[in-house]
Amino acid sequence: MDDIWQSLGRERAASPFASGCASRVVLDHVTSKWGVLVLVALDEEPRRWGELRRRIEGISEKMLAQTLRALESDGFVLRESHGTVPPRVDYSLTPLGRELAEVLVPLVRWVGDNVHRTTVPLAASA
Amino acid sequence: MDDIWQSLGRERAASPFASGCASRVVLDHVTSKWGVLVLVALDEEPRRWGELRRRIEGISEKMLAQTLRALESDGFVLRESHGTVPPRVDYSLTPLGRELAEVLVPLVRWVGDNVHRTTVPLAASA
DNA sequence: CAGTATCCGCCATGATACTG
DNA sequence: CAGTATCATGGCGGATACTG
Repeated sequence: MDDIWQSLGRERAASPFASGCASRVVLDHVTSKWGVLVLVALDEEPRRWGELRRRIEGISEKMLAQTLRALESDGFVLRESHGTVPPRVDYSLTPLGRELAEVLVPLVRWVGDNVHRTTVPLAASA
Repeated sequence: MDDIWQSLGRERAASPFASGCASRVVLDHVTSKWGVLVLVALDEEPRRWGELRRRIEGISEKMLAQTLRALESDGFVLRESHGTVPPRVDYSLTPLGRELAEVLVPLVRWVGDNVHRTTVPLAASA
């Protein structure tokens, strides 16, 4: 086998190429349409629900809630609800989430910096 | 505004937080369920159609074709068809694709290495 | 303010069959 | 071998209304 995910003494590493692997689930959450943006937005700074909604243009309430719950369940996002009225809820990255952001942000940044070099039709309009 | 994608002299950078931005399109291709795996598989080494299909467990022919066409159209993947019979087609990363892989592979690798630290139910079975 | 509940369309995805 | 064509489905995702 030539699976670099198994070789080189990385026995603990899970291979996303295997169909049943849990890393695919996490990868799907992390790289989901909105997951990426939520993680990056929270890496910029902790934010409240409404702030997130405004920061991430076009996200619906449903998808924001759904994405936040998935990322919280994975252990990447921390949800802090102050029991006040009116309600106030703060979202931030956990230490694990911050580690993830260290490798995710460079990707998002690279794409942002290099769209104009791709041959996506829309990219020309930059 | 506190948009790090606009500040710090990065005027050419596109912000994926803006709903109409082309970087979202590219980001969606790159972070799509199968897009990630295809790019990483091709970063390991150039591969033929059938090799890709076998490397990426669970991908259907339709999705492989569709994903490859999207990534080729973006300029990340090079398709080389030798006009032989039976047909032989090689896929590889373009220079741009290789640059992308430099930031994408660390992400995939991190997830693979750290699934066991997440709280995904399935992850415990590792 | 910070969500949940509900309805619904549509398209992404997958299975199958077929072809040069 | 390397695809394309076709069809069926389910769930992703959006819009709207409602609540503590």
